[in-house]
Formats: sequence, C-alpha cells, structure tokens
Amino acid sequence: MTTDAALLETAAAKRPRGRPRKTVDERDDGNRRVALLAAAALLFRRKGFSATTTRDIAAAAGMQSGSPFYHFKSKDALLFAVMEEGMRAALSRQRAVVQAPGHASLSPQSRLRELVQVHFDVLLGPGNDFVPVMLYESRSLQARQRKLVAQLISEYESLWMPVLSALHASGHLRAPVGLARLLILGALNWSVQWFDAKKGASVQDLTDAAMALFLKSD
Amino acid sequence: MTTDAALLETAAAKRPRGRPRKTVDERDDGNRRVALLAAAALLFRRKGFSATTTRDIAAAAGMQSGSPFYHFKSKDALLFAVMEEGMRAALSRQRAVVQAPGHASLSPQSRLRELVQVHFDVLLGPGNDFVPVMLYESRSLQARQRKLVAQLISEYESLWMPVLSALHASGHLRAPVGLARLLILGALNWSVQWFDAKKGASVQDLTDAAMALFLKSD
DNA sequence: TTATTTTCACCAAGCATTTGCTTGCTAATA
DNA sequence: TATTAGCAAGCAAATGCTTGGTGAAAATAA
Repeated sequence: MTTDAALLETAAAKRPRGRPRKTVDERDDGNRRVALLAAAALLFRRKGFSATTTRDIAAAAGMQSGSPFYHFKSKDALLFAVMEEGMRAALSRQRAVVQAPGHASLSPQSRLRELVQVHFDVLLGPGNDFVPVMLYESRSLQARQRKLVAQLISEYESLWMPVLSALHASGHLRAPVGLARLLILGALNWSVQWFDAKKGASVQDLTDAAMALFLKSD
Repeated sequence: MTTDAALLETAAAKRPRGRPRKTVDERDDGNRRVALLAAAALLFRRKGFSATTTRDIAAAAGMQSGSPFYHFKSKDALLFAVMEEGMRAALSRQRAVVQAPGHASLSPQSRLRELVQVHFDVLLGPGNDFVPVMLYESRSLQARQRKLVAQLISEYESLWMPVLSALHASGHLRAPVGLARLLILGALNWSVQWFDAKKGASVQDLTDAAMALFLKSD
C-alpha cells in the first residue's frame, strides 16, 4: 500500500498549488477531478471499494488525505461517479457500433462479433477500470444510485437484444434469448478475473473463441 | 445491519454457556465453529469481505464481538476457512459425479451436462454461500492462502478438461479448449450475480440453456 | 459415589489503529 | 479583491483483536 502514490504518473510530479493555468480556449475543466476518478477506478478495481481508503485515492492522485472531498461529497459519490462515467463511455462506444452506416446490413453473426469485441475492449483495454468496477462493486452503492446504474445497464443490454433475437430466429443461437444474453455477457464479464494482457491470448483471440463457442456455425 | 443477529435461526435462541453436552459416541465437534463459518459465508457473500465486520459475524452467530477469535486466529483465517470448506465440498461433489459407475460410458455431452448442473447447484443451491465467496473475494486473501485456493481451483477445473477435450475432438465444441473452459465457467459463475431462486428460471432451466448455448448439437 | 480439579467456550471490557470526513487556513490565479 | 483548489490538522466513530474472568461440563481423585 505504500506505493499507491506512484500509481498515476502525474501524481508524483509536484504541481503548483492554487488554480492551474486554464485559458479560455483550452479549457481543461476538472483536470484534477479526472485524476481522482482514474485513481479511484484503478484502486477500486484492484482492492475493491471497501478495502480502498480515501487516503489511498488521495495519495494516488498526489493529494492530501482530505482533498478528494473538495471534488466529491463522499466516498460513495466517488464510486458512483466512476461507475456512471464508465457506463456512459461504454454505452456511447456501443451505440457508435450499432449506429455505424454499414452495421445494419451486416449478418447477425458479424453484428454480434462487433458487440463482443467492443465489450471485451471496454473490460480489458488499458486503463479501462471503470466498467469492471461497475460490474463487481455495485453492491456498495446506495439503493438510489444502484437503481440509476441498473438503468444504464439495461440500456446497454437492450443494444444486444435485436442481434440475439435475430440469431435465435435464424437458428444460430438455440438457447432462450433472455438466458442466452445473461450467459453470454457472464462469460465475457468473467474475463476480468483471468485475462492478462501481457501473456497468452489477445482480445481478438477472445472474440474468436467466444463466437466459436456461442454460435452454431459461421 | 441491525438484523444480522437473526440471520441464523439458531443464533437468537440462547444457548447455555460452558462446555456443551458432548458424549463420546456422539461427538458434535466444533458445532459453534460451524455456525461461525456459515454466518461468515452468508455475510461475506452479501456484503463482501471488507464490508463485513467481525462484529457482524459474531452477532449473526449469537456471540459477543470478541468470541469468534476463540475459534479463528483472525478475520483472514475465517475467510480462508470459508473458501477451503466450500472448495472441498464442491470438489467432492464433482468427483462423485465423475467417478460414478455409469459416468464414463455416457456421451461427452451428457457428462458435461452433469458437471454443469452440479456446478450451478454448488453456486446457487440454498445455503451454498461458500463457493461464491471463494469466487468473488479471493483478492482479500494473503498470497500464501491464495495459492492454496488456486490449487483447489485447478483441481476442480481439471475435472472438466477430459470432457471438454472429448467434445472438441468430436466437433461439438469448436472453441479452443482452454479458452472454452474459461468462457463456460465464466458464464456459469456469473449466474451468482443475477440468479434469483424465487422467480424465473430453475437450475434445470439454466443447465438446459447453457447446454444449448455451448454445444453444437445434441 | 462424592469431591475436586481441569478444560472448554465463551463474555465483558477495552486498547490501538484506521477510517471517512470536517474545519480553518493559504498560495496562486483571475 | 475574489475565487479556486487545495493543505494541515484533527475529530468521532468504527474496527480488528486482546485480556482477564466465569459458569458449566468433563475428567480425575478420594
């Protein structure tokens, strides 16, 4: 735990205090707030929400222990901000996939492949700690915040349903669509537990394996 | 959190203190220790390891706050005991399946089905909190204990490999065997997050859906 | 069989540390 | 001069764990 301060490359470099340079046209709004979010996401993912102290987070962002509370009302609010940020980014990436010009004319198989690949990247890409935190730490949220997150998840899952239904209709997916969605996303989400970017398979390999596993034929 | 004391039905009933009746032939060894393990497993699963206090556990077992430390050296040791207990039970159940008289003569499909069904039951059966805790809280273990748990997991997974290899050889499983195992177990393990025994699907339904999803044909 | 000792399984109280968060202040910028 | 973005210090509560004691049962002695 003593090396948390060096987690973010910008943390150790001592910044000048006070209001940072912020010209009108280059409005770097909330720069330190973003650093806090990144530090929190990394630590929440590594150690879990409860095992991460606000001091850990502050140190990782190069701050004193009380300073995060200038940007976030509470530790809970920080967790929620991490999750919301992660889900909004994931949603906008998947929406871009689904709404891309050629997408609708692809086969359902190819459309599923694109969803799976982006999902893996959202989970396993470098610095993508936000969504894993959402997946594995939601029970630490308060009821109201959990409801908001559940709504975002529901939106995300609704992007998958047309594709899965099409595959079911064409006989390439034999399981009931609702359970199939849960099982497929489970298989993908669990990769957070074992995937190691430095060795073994790539995200491409994972996508290939998942498609081969779930679909009856090309 | 105020109702934790009532989690175990035996907790609220005030027991007589001192050495309990323990005849030589009916040696009910470590009865209270078992109650502590069950209470810990339930709470670790519900709230996570770090968010569960030893006071919570003691109250759920009907004890005072310091008493668990008579049975377990530390909170960590309690977590490890939960995991070890869960994995030993799961292993022995799966071994019984694999070594059952008729098992070897079944088709690989049927053999996988039996593994999947027992796995679902180990995860989702009533009072089966031990293995979910192992799946989702291992990062809270110390390195040495984590290694021991990893060994048990490896044993467990090795029971699956012959079946998956056979399915791969016969063309019923097209993904690489190693990745297939990770993805399949991931799909099953994730069910802990969404399965609700009181509504919707049963373990049978889940097993059917999983088989339909993973295998190319009956 | 009775009396004494030992062991077991806890309780009651509390200690040291950690934790989330607050408060008053301050340097740099607008 | 006013505002921003923090710092330095600390408070109250929570937390893991320890310690000394205690009643009841079991083992042993008389």
